[in-house]
Amino acid sequence: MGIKGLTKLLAEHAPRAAVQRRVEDYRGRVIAIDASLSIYQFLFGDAILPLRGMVLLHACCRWAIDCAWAGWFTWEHCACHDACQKLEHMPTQFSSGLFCVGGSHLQGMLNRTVRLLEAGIKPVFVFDGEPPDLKKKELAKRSLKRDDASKDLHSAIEVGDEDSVEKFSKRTVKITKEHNDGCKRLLRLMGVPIVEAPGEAEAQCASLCKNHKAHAVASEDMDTLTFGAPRFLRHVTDLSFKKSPVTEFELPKVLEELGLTMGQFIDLCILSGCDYCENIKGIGGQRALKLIRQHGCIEEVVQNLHKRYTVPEDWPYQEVRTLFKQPNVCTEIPDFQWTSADKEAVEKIKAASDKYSPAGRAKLLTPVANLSGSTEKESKCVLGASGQGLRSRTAIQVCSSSSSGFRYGSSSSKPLVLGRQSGVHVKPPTFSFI
DNA sequence: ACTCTGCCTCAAGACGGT
DNA sequence: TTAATTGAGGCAGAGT
DNA sequence: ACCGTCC
Repeated sequence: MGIKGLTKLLAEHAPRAAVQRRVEDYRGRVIAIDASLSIYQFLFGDAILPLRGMVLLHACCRWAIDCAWAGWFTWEHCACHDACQKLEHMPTQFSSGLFCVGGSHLQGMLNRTVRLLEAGIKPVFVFDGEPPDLKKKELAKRSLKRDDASKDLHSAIEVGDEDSVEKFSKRTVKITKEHNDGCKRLLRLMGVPIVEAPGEAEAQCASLCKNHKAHAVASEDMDTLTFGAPRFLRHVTDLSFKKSPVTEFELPKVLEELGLTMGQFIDLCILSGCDYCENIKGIGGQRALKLIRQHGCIEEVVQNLHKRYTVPEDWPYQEVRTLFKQPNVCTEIPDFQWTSADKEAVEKIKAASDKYSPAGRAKLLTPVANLSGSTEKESKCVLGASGQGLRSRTAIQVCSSSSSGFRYGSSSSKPLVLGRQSGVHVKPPTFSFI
């Protein structure tokens, strides 16, 4: 849940800390992105849907076939696989008039990454490691909630209530190892560096930014700031012109406007309510800010707390504080490299697409490397064999590191600079349905 | 009256048409 | 040894 | 701004 109500609190009490910017302002910048969060977002495209005409059914099948063909996806990896098993005719059409859609995490990741690269941004995707113990309690609770939704889903399927099926199936979505591995493989093929965080991806992103490995962190999750990311971007995903521009938060400005030190800001976040521990009933963002401003730290706040409020028993706020101040992150990060997309993979994808759409796909996955500031480098992408994802849970692994797999040689294609060059508007290529 | 918290529900892509 | 979201907006009800 | 399609 990030930090409860922090968006609102900042909007009210630190309005000048947020600046609206255009996407072009980040041309050539390294931006760290929480991959798990992105995948989650995309996965909501996976669902069990009422059959609404053969066209859509066709499209979904084709997408899945393409992915399967590239070795990235099987029906077992569909987000709603559990529910699908209750239905008879996997994978396409079901007797009840429902069908299952899968693979949107790959579609989404490809699409978004390409658009980031087109905008001249150098993305680094950061994957979650093991969550801290303090968070596990909270996660268990959420798991229960999802079980409830799962029950509702099954009963909706039996009854045949199609609208409910669609609704509930979206609520039972969860990320699996296969989703993560598929995305990692895709990113490697695209020549985009990835980082496996030892702990929370948000914390690792913040660390990259602090250590000048990244210019900013792009996320929707406000606790990126609590982890100390100096520069934090929201709405980076909405790259189209019409939608809301990028909102940039600078941590020093936030602190200045709130009139707090970083330590006090962390205490404010803990009091407001975070993922790692309970908060004091009756205290939300507004009161928390007043109290911290008045007393300076949680210890003093608790000392002078009105009788009406009760502090939770065994309240581990000090541990949480440490978690935010010294999170489990890796600081030994090699320099990132953005390389050309894997030539052979691009050919495969093209070929798969051409089967269905001979024209108009030629530009697909134009080599994406060599944005400003980076020199031409050999492609070191590794296409791992199925099931041979990154092993280590604690070590950071970046881009070219890998276990065994098919290693492709250097890409001979000249890297292209993408995006609008010299003011000429280039129509972006079509990337949907690879 | 006004403010604030707490609990609920929902939606979550992208693009091109009107 | 497997999975682990989130924020926003509406509304009720308690507190000031 | 909403709605339908993923050609």
